[in-house]
Amino acid sequence: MTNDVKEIFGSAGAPPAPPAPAALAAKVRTLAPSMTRSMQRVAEAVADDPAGCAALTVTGLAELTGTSEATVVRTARLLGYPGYRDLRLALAGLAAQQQSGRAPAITTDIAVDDPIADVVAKLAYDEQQTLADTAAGLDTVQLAAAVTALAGARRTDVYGVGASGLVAQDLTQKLLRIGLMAHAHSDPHLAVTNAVQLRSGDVAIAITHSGTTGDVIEPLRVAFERGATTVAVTGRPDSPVTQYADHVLTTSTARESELRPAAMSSRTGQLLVVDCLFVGVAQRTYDAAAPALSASYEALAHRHRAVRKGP
Amino acid sequence: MTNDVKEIFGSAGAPPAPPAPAALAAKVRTLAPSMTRSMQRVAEAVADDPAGCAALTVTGLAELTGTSEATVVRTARLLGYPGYRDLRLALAGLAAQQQSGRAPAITTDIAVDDPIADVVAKLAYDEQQTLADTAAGLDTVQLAAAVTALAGARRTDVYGVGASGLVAQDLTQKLLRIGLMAHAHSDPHLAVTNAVQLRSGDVAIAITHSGTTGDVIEPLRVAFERGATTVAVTGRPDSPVTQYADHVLTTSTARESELRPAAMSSRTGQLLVVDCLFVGVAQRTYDAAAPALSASYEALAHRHRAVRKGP
DNA sequence: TCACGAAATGAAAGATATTTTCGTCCCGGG
DNA sequence: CCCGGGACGAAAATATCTTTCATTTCGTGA
Repeated sequence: MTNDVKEIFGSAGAPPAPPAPAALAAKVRTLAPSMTRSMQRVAEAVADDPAGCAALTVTGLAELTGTSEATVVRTARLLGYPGYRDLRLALAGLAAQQQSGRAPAITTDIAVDDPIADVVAKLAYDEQQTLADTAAGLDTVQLAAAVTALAGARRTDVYGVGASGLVAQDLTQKLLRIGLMAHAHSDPHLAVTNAVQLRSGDVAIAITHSGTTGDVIEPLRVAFERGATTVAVTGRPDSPVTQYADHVLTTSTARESELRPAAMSSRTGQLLVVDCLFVGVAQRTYDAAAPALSASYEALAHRHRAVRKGP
Repeated sequence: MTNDVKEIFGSAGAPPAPPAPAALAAKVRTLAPSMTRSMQRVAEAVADDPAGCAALTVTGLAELTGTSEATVVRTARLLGYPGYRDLRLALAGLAAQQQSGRAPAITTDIAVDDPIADVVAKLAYDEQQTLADTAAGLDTVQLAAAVTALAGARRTDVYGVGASGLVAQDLTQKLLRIGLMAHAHSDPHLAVTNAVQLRSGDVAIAITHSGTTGDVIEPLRVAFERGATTVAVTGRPDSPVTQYADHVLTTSTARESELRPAAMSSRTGQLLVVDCLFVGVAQRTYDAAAPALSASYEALAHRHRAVRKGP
């Protein structure tokens, strides 16, 4: 038996029976009857806990099952592998698959007593979801229009308070780096005061997740009435802010809860929109943007120390 | 089981590097810059074709990459494994995951003439990737330690300049909302001036993707020497900033290019880490944090108009 | 440009792990 | 009671991995 299998493998190269990828448990069941007692013990241990066995050497597994190295190797052969080394590799693969298969089950909310590893997984999953949703729901026509307006703007004002204020600043930083005149306002009074200066050809962008933040709506309204092109980045396309927006860019809203306030997931979507705006504008104004980007990079170089390579 | 091993590693006082399950590609990217040429060749081969490399012995991989066995082992060590044997095992696992996961790699870069819809898709995909990599590569032991320090801190200072400055502010905003004393510094002089005030029991957090930003390292160093608990959030775990960090939280680095500067992808990972810190602290101090969160929400209510439902 | 020292690298020795060999032991039948 | 056949494990043989150390390479400063 064993010899036959071996010879087939040897002569034909290996194509006839590629070693089991994930069907190992089945194989164990199938072959168990034709195994000797000690080999059954080994096979059982392997099928029972692939991950654990993958961490063991031949000697380790032999001891665990109360058998000898030779028996372990024989079992590996019977299961269709050239030797224990390869069985072990397959085992590691199997373990990884099982591991990853369980992953998507983390759709539950974050609880107060969740271990930190779960918190990381859940937050990452949620933010990924937010990105996917936002990307899927983004109106590319509106986006393109906003990009066009930005690329040709004499001046751009961005309004945002609280968490959205940081997004506004992020957009501003980026636009400045490619040579556009942009300014972020988080002070509502100054925002309005400045909005009065805007006129046709300028751009005003309001960032608010709820779409109801008065401190942000007000300057946008002023800009709108002054004839500037206005853009709203909001999670609520039917909210008040859109009244004064020529272009509305919608961000997705993930579930929120006590431990996961709005600021967290909305910010992720907003930043994606901001990045899209930036890249879009950089594309349109590439000839000017590319050198500007390099220049700003080099200007900062001396602020960084050389990285030490060694330990 | 892999988890068991990992946890044992973590709790047993082997903090440096718990083996990576699937975060290998991320780890390669993170560590590649600090590798020597030959080691980079090995790492690249490994990241490029996990399945193929898993089938090779040390000697085989050495020949394939035109290096020596010693170099291969060194690379395995750098990636966080005890030796090549274990790297190989992880590789087999990774290969199995990829196989089952059918990873649809839209690895193309953003081009100047990409239509806007492609830009959105690529950016979203990239940021999702960054999130996944960062989550996978985050050392939960370090994270838990940082959370503990934050939860019990008398005062917390956060340093960050440029794009990281916004992340620092984001963290600060969040911590303030649950009643912690936190302050973000983007002015290097003031940061150092304030760092001098720190003492044991306080926490200082430096956020820098490159890990080489002097303006951020300096205040962290001062805080470190004053006896404060120091945390570094960086994409380069071997960079200078980690010299003065009690706890290092590593963010993943996605590919970057002309139209996609470092600030964009690094920020995504940094924000995930910040969110994890926040939720972790909120969990620990739940009794105080929950009412504080509600209170801050209600205090803002009058700043929002009612949402109009109709057209 | 050259010399110097530190880091990188590979050849080979040394240590482990795996595979093979071979003899013992156990079991059922004559 | 003795014998044949296979299961089984100890230990030798081999393959693989790890460490050591001398050599080479590279960057640095004079």
